[in-house]
Amino acid sequence: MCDKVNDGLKSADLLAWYDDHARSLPWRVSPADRKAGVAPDPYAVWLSEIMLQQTTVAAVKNYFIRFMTLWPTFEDLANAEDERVMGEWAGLGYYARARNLLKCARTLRDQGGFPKDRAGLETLPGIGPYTSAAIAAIAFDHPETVVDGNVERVMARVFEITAPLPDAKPEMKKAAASLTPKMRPGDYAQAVMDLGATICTPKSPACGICPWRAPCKSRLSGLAPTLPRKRKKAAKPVRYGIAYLARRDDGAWLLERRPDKGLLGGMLGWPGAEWGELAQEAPPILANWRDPGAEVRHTFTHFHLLLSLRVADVPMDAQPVQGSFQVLRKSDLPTVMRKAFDLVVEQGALKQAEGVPSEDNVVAHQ
DNA sequence: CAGCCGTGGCA
DNA sequence: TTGCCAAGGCT
Repeated sequence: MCDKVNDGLKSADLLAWYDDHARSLPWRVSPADRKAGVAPDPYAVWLSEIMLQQTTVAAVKNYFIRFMTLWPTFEDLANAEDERVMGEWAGLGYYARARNLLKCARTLRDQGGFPKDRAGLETLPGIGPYTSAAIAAIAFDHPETVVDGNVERVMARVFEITAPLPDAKPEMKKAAASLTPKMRPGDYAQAVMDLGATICTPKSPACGICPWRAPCKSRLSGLAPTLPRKRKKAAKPVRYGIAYLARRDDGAWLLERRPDKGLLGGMLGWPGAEWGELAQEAPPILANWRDPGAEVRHTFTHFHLLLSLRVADVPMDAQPVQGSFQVLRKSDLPTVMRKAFDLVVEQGALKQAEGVPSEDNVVAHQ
């Protein structure tokens, strides 16, 4: 048997479970198809893995399908315009991923395709230890050990690793490596993650139907739902800011392209001063600014934002100090900026004496 | 290397 | 309402 045995934990048991319970996902080759010789598309594997970084399957699905439709190959993506790709990524978050995605696609174009091993993959922008192992395993069926949040949780439980993260990372990685099989490593990598996502879930693990219930140490001890342990995170501070929404008489909006580095890097946004402990007035154009009253509440990774709004209708000859006028596609905006737009429309804070314009007049939907 | 970097769903 | 969490990487 090629199967590794480790305290009764057998990859074959997990693979057997995966054969019957694998989730059907747009980027996945089913275990049956894989056995029939169907090879995954490395481009689809790579794109999905980048999108799935710190992001749920539910959130990714439609973005993945949209990207594959617009840009079916990495060459197509490499030849796309930056603004177009950033706009399609809008709403998915962690925008550095989109910038690195483009950078990586253009490197692939210049190099003529994907490196065929993990080390080569990890040299590419946006591809780190997890993603390089995932692509090598899933796309090329290399016996690399994939370690993500799911795997850490499963390992912490089956081996009852009680040391807190991130201290326990090396131990969990070692545990994961001890289980990685030489047969079907691609299916195995996806099987552990499916187990973590559907059975060995963070809050109420369904231990009763787990293929590894018998050898799982923390199921016996009852500690499973409490693992893995994690160090406490710092409380999020509150930052304040003001967003300025100016609508020109021809329907164009005053927007700015944010710098590549930092928060919402490379994305479109409403002009204004940087957010901080105090909200700073910084009108981007001379106008009769009005306060619609409502505020945007939004939480980022490491702070809460309270965003006040200013709205103005401006004439065609107005000259902005910051940003430029352009036709707005709401779908190009990151979520916090969409919230500001939605509030302004809801408040009816714009001219149009007879009420709010219908969205179709101001927004070109995708 | 610890801080930075989005968003939505859920208890 | 609040905090936690999701197929992490970069600096």
